[in-house]
Amino acid sequence: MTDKETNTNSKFNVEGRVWINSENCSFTGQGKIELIEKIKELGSLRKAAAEMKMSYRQAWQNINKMNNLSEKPLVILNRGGKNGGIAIVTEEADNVIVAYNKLKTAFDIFIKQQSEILNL
Amino acid sequence: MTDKETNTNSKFNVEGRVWINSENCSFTGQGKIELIEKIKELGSLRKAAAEMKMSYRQAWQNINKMNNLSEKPLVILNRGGKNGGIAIVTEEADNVIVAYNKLKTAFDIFIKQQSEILNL
DNA sequence: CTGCGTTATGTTAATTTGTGAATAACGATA
DNA sequence: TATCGTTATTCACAAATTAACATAACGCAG
Repeated sequence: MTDKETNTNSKFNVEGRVWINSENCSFTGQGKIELIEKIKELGSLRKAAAEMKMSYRQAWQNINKMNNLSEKPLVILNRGGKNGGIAIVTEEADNVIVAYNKLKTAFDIFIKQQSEILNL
Repeated sequence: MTDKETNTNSKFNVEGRVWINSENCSFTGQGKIELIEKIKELGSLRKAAAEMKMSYRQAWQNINKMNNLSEKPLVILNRGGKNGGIAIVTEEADNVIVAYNKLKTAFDIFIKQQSEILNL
């Protein structure tokens, strides 16, 4: 491991983003995955949005978009009822979360490697 | 190579972007690299911007930003003179282009691989 | 049937971002 | 000195994205 091969003290570093597309339309990204995870944790779209400091409207649009792009819905939103309503995360969403997290893990490693070999 | 391992006919695919940062400030990305390459080809910032259908203002700002973030300027802009002015791409810029293109090549491969193993 | 908290949706305001026009500065050349 | 095409910079406007607010719809509980 020589200075010729690595570059950990450079002022430059590599960054990037990854996401999953469905027919040229953004399906998931970091934010949407986190949103679903929060919904699963809290059982409420409104509470999840609040905790992420995201507007309820935007959160709803994100979920709605994903539900429409996927054959099976990822989050089932029911209004009215016992506590005013409930948001249920489906098994399909779990699959998406697993797939995205695998991608994200591999990507983080990729970025780290590329940042180290960056020759600037 | 079975259907369990690959996923080339899925309606989903992986996409992403990478760039090089300098102290939390975007240094280069695809667009800026292309801009520098065009300048090198045409010897003119204005012509390069026009060819990329980018406003001259934006192009100038991009180059100016990169020049300031780098110790040595990437593009030297001289006004006046024989043909009204000239834009010179430095050796430093060549190094940046090489570094970025290496990164981009590796990233394209990464994305292709991840798209193939995507399990959705 | 009333109250409650959530989902659903529209409207408007605010902020950011990009565009285009206009013009000054510049320096070799003729 | 006048010309030329480029770089440099400002200003006003447009477009697009985002934020904020308001309010209707819903269905269970009491």
